[in-house]
Amino acid sequence: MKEKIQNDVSKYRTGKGLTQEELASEVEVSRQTIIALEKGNYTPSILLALKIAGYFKVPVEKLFKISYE
Amino acid sequence: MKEKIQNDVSKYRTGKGLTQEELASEVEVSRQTIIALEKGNYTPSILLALKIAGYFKVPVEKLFKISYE
DNA sequence: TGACAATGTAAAGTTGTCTTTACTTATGGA
DNA sequence: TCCATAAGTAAAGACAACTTTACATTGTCA
Repeated sequence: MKEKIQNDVSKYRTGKGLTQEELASEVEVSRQTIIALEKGNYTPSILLALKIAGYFKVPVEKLFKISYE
Repeated sequence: MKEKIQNDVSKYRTGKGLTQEELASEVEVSRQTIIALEKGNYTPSILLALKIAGYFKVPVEKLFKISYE
């Protein structure tokens, strides 16, 4: 019953042919943040989530999901 | 060009006739978190945003918006 | 082979999310 | 008037988001 956030950022990023560094600079965070994010190592802020979803033009809910494990 | 998060949680909460405490317990955070959130004092995590949006059955984008100021 | 681009790992530091506790204030009903 | 409920303020602390720097790994191409 511990919730975590699962995301498909990596899928959308590679689908657009972007590097992690390019995406990082597009949404104004460090490359480390993108790496850790794609690895599912942490729960981003809604600000970052909205920026990334906005960049890929998909609803936040499509990129980020609550996973119960 | 500094981004902040603006939200309509208070509007949706009162629209449903809920108290801050009830909403807090629904989404499993403290009452303080709801108070601070409604006052726009901070940027919540995507986990909390998804929980609140899910509870009100609205898209995250409708509840939380990036505001430039 | 050597160099470069992309990704990953590690670690330490800063900031800020969220908690807990406790006190204050306003409103309304018995 | 008194009590209960709802909302607000304050402050200290835990821990997690995000930064910066630096080095390692892999694949590709001249």
